[in-house]
This record gives sequence, C-alpha cells and structure tokens, in this order.
Amino acid sequence: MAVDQRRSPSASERKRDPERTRARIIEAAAAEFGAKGYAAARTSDIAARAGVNKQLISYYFGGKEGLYKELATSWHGTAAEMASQEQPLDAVLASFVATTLTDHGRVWAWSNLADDSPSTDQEFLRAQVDQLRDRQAAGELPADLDPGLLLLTLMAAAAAPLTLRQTARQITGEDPGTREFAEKYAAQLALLVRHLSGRT
Amino acid sequence: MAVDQRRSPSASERKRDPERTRARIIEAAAAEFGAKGYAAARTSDIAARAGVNKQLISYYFGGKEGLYKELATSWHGTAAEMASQEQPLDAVLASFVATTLTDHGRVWAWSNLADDSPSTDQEFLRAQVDQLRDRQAAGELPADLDPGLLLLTLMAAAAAPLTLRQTARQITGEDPGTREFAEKYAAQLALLVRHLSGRT
DNA sequence: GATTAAGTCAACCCATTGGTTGATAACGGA
DNA sequence: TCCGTTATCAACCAATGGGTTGACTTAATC
Repeated sequence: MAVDQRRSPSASERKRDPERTRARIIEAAAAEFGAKGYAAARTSDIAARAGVNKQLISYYFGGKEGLYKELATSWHGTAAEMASQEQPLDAVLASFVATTLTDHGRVWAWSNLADDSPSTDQEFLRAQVDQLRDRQAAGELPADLDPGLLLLTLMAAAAAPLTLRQTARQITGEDPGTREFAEKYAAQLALLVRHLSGRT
Repeated sequence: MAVDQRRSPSASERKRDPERTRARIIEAAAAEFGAKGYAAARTSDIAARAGVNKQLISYYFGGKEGLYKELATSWHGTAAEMASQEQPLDAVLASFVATTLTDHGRVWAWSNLADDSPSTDQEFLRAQVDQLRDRQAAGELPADLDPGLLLLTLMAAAAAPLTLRQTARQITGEDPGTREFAEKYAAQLALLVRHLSGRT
C-alpha cells in the first residue's frame, strides 16, 4: 500500500466514502428486500452484504424502515423516464418484463402485496394509460376496453414471471428468473398483443 | 347455563371441540398469512383471531411453520375440482378472479413470491394447460401461442387485483379488493379474450 | 365413580433482531 | 500540525416472538 492517498481522493481506494457506503447499503437492501420481502429481510444481512457495519443503516437511513422507504422512492425517477419514450407496444412490454428480473422489480412486487407504501410512481402510470388510449385511438388496440384496466392487465401479464414465480416454474419446468425465460416470455406477449390488435 | 350438555355433544354449545378449534385456527391463519405474509404474521395474532390460546398452534400443528404447510396443502383438493369442470373460458377466468379475493388466494400470492413452498397443485395446472390446448385446437384461441405460457399469462392477468393490488388502486382509484371491482375486471377480461379469439 | 386420555390455558423461556452507545479512526480546514 | 467534524465499528441493550412447561379441566372408558 505505498500509494499516495492524499491526492485525488475520489478514487476507489479510499478508507471512507459516504457516497459509496450509502450506495452499497441501498444496493444490498434492494437485494435482500427483493429476495425475502420487508418482514423477512434482516438488517444484519443487508449490512453483511454491503460489507459494512449494521449501525450505518441507522446512521444513514434512520433504521430499517427508513431504508425501505428510501428504496421505494429512489426509483421513481427511473420509471418516469421509461414512460416518456414512445415505443411500439412490444418493446414497452419487453422492457417491463425485463425490469421484473431486477431487485427493484422484486421489491415492487412485494410492496404491491402489502398495503403499506405507495409503490409505483403516479406519473408513470398516468403516462402509460394515456399511451394505451392513444394506441386504441390509432386502432392498434380494441377500443372497447377500459384503458386503465387494460394497463393493469398488461402489467400483471408482464410481471407474471415475478409475481407468479412458483406457478411459472411449475408450469414450464424452467426457472422464470433467467434472461432466456424473460425473452421467451416477452416474445409470447408480443405475439399475444398482435392477436389482440386484430392483425392475425 | 341451564342447558343439558351431556346429550348430543356435537352441537355448537360445547366447551371443548378439537375439530372446531382446529378449523378456527386454520381459518384465522389463512386470514393472517393472507394479510401480512408468512414472515410478518404473528402466531399470537392468529391465536387471538381464533379466540384460542396460542399454545394450541403447537399442539395441533407443531408450530407456525407446520400450520402454514397445513394451510398450503389444505386447498389442493379444492383446486382440483375446479379444474375438472368444462366451462367457457370467460367463466374459468371469472372464477379465478373471484378466488383471488379469498384468504386462500392471498396466501397463494405471497407464497408465489417467496421461494419456500410448493404453492399450486400440479394436477390443477396440468389440467388447465390441457384445456387451453383444446381451446386452441377448437380455434377458440390462437394456435401459435405456447399453451403453458398462455396459461401463465391468463392466471397472472386474472390475479392482477391481488398481485398488483397497490398499482390497481393507483390506476383506477378504487379498492381492488371488492366484489364489484372483481366483477368489472372479470368482464374486461372476458372482453379481452373474445378479442383474442378473433371474433371482434 | 374412578381412572385415563385429550384439550386448553397462563406463565415462563430464550434466541433473534432492530436499535443504541461509546470509542476510534479518517478526513478537512485553520 | 492540530482540532473539530464525519464516518465507521464492536459491543451492548431492550423488546419481540415463537415455543415450551406444567397445571388444570373436560370428556370418555372401565
């Protein structure tokens, strides 16, 4: 360790780095909460995974619950971006399927079952509903469906490998958590919405 | 309490009734596990809800986990029946939507997220896949879809008010746990599969 | 009626878990 | 270089929660 440490302290070789520590804790929390859900997740496990003393969870986030809330709100920004870009419906569904494989997605699924926190970003949902309405107006989707409920159906369908994880495994015999499965499933969904749009 | 208790002991006015006690505990467990999930559910709450001493959970089921497993397997019989009857697809979906409002359904959803227990009955799933394949052969559903994945999609879609509970609430502004919502949603799904089948 | 078995409960036990404390080390500015 | 602040940690703490113990009560059997 003969490296001069006084200069350029932002490099990765630092003894103390609050930013990095915070980030590591959040990342570890996403993994743990995502894997086991809030109640079953252990703060000591989160700290261990982050490679950090568990007291730092209190120090930075005010405890387990604070950390969870931070996590829940932290990706609202990300979702908002995703909403803005106009893509073919296939692509939207595919990207949604993809996010269900992330830790974020898993936490989202857990939080959807519990009735504690506001899970999804309102902006995102509104934008998506509007987009569906547009597609209906353009004849891309049947006009007699309620766009809100349709969005709900499509999101649930896309999230199936996550929310119905065990069932998916039992039906297909494969692990629904892999990228291959997600791609195959997304392809199937694309096929399905094509049928929906009338063009067989 | 001047009622003669010695005669006809199977009536509801008994001091001790193991059957009833067992049933009450199971019922209470379904409610608690369904509401909060396994990890967050408290055995004392289950006992309290059942109006019974919490030790009886150990006595009858060997503890929290035993109770949970009992619960998980207890409705496999019920599901099997549901599978056998040949109904129009609308009806199948509707009954599936309906079961997502029950405590059973909620527990099922939780157990699907966690990777602990075998959640759904294998028989049931196989039967449903076969049924879908038949419908494809009959031209009722597009033949180019994989029947297994299609079942997954349909189940996920039907379970949306449960698995995407918070999101559903945010999208529609209503409580997705009510019977009215379930009916409205089932109607929407019926409409959707009709579009799928080609007959616009 | 006596004896045994089954059912139920109040009280206690102890491992787990989230959180706190106080000490210590690193960093940055005077 | 010294000092105050910030970051980090090991050890400790209180509460929670699932489980057990032992006593007591009801029901069935002889």
